[in-house]
Amino acid sequence: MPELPEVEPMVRGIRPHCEGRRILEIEQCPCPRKPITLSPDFAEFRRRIQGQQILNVTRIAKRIVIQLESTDKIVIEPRMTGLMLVADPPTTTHRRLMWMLESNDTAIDTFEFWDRRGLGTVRLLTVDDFQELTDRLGPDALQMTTADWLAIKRRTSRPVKVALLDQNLVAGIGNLYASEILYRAAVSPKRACSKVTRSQWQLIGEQTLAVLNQAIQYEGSTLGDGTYRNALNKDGSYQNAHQVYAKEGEPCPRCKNKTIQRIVQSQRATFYCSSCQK
DNA sequence: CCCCAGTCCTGCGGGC
DNA sequence: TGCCCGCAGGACTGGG
Repeated sequence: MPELPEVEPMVRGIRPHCEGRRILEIEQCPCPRKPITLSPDFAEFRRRIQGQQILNVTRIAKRIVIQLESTDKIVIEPRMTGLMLVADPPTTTHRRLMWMLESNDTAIDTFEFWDRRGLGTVRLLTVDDFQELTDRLGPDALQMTTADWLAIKRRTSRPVKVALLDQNLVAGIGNLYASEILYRAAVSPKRACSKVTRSQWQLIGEQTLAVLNQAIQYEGSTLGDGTYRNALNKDGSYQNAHQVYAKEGEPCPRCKNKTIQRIVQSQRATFYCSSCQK
């Protein structure tokens, strides 16, 4: 489930093979059923990227951004099961798009977008389209200031866990890391944002940085289903550091008073300790 | 404006 | 052993 800590290693993994190089060709791979969302359509997409030099590869929230010299940007959203790979994919049947680059002695000549479930999207955005996207997103989770967190407190009274998933408020956190961050900040996921105290927001801010940065260092979380892998098709290892996610029934590692509970908020699973998260 | 339920999609695992 | 169904959660949409 690529969230910010999974997308960042994807970016770092393909970057050295892409930056400064020219796109020779792109191929749409035959898909199991429905192709992924691609816009504009393949013919125009191909026409507008072919021959373009890649200036840089960056991340915005949970998306990969490939900057072309034309000023267009390829924006890739892996969503649930999408991967950016420079190595052989887990299966060839779920290949979606392959880019061919001009040859170079030190780097790999192709990279691909692989997506088992096909919920991912690949879009070519103009400067204006991209601006529209950034306007819609809240500040990046790694760039949040105290003022940004307190703005959430003022803006909504939804449960804090639900708010952490709202990309308009803070961009990059998904379901897994929301539970982990609130556990480490010792804040109840059910607490209304308006009732989260200033010092609790401070802790949420600190733990957001701590959890996401450490998860990036560990190259993200690969769960039992093996969904996420880095650009070399290797598992991440932050799952070994999870405190609560998918640990229902296990004793709380901090207070040991209660076991980790699983509840559903806004149709998403939340894991927490009802004893030490206030 | 704010918020929630429903939607897309595939592979896996539990229950029978 | 095989089948069915529910579940996993990214982001968006429609409607209350």
